[in-house]
Amino acid sequence: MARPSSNQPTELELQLLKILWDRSPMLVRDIRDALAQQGRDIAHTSAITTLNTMVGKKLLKRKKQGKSYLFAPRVTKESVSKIMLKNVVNRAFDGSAKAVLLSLFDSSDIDVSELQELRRLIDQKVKEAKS
Amino acid sequence: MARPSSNQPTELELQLLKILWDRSPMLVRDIRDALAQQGRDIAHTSAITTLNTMVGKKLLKRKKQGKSYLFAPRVTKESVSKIMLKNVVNRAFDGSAKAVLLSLFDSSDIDVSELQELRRLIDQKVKEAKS
DNA sequence: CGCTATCTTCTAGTTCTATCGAAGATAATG
DNA sequence: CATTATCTTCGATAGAACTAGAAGATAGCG
Repeated sequence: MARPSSNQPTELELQLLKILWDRSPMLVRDIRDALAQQGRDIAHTSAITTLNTMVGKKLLKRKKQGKSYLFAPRVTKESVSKIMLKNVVNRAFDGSAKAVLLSLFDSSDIDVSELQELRRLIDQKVKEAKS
Repeated sequence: MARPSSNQPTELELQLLKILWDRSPMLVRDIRDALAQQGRDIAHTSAITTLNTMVGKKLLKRKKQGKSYLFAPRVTKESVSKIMLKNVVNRAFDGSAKAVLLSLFDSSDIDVSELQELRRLIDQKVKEAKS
C-alpha cells in the first residue's frame, strides 16, 4: 500500500487556502499571482491541477464564469487550523492539551505581555466553567 | 519537481519512534512485534527499510550486534513533539501561540483543575521572565 | 560440513504530492 | 470571420512514503 492521503491540507494546498481566505472568489490567474508574490512561482497549469484536486477534496468550490473558473474556500480557516492542531495533539502529545500548553510555555518565544493575556483568558475560562 | 521531504517524521516513523522511546535499543524483530501489537502489521523487510531511512534522516542510530542491528532513537520525544507543534503554530496559526491556546480552549476537554494548574505555571513563567 | 533459520540489502511496485507541456476549447479583437 | 490570446483538460514525469519479495550473507545445529 502507499501513503494514505491525509485529512490535512498539504503545504501547497494550505498556501492556496490562505490566499482564498484572504479574498475570494478568485480566478486562477490572480491566485497564481498572489502565490508568486509570496515567492512561489508555479506554472498556470500547476495551479489549476492543484486547485481542481482541492475541489475534489471538498476544500474548495468552483463556479464557471465565462470561459474560466472562480475558486472559493469551502472550509474555514478556523476549522482547518483546529484539525491540524488536533492532529498534532493526538499524534505527538498523546491527546493531552495540557502537555501542549507546557511545550508552548517552555519555548521561549512568548513574551510576558502575552503570558499575562493568556492568564486573563484562563481566568475567563475558569469563570465560565464554574458558572 | 516532486514533493519535498518533510522535516517532520512521517506517520510510520513517528510510530517507530514511539516504540523506541519506550524502550531501546531494540532489534527489528521486536520493533516489528511491538508495531503489530498496535495493529500495524508490516513485513519484516518493510520495517528494516523504514528504520534504515530513519537512520539516514538522523532520527535513529543503529549498532551491529552479531548478524543483526540494534536501533535506538537519536532524538527525544520532547524535541520531536515541539518541532511538530511549532510547525502547526507557524503554518496554521501564523505563529501566534495565543491563537493556539484559544483554539485549544475552545475545542477541548480541559477541566477547571487543569486550568488552574496552567495558571500557576503561567505565574511562575512570568516571575521567571521578570527576574 | 551441510542444512535451516534469520537477518540484511536490493529492487520494485503503488499511491500521493508537485509540477508542467501539449492539445483542445473558447472568448476577444481586428 | 479568422487570428490571437487565454483558459481548461489530459497525460506525463519525478520524488517521497509505504510496502514487500527475491536474493545474498551469516550464524547455529545436527
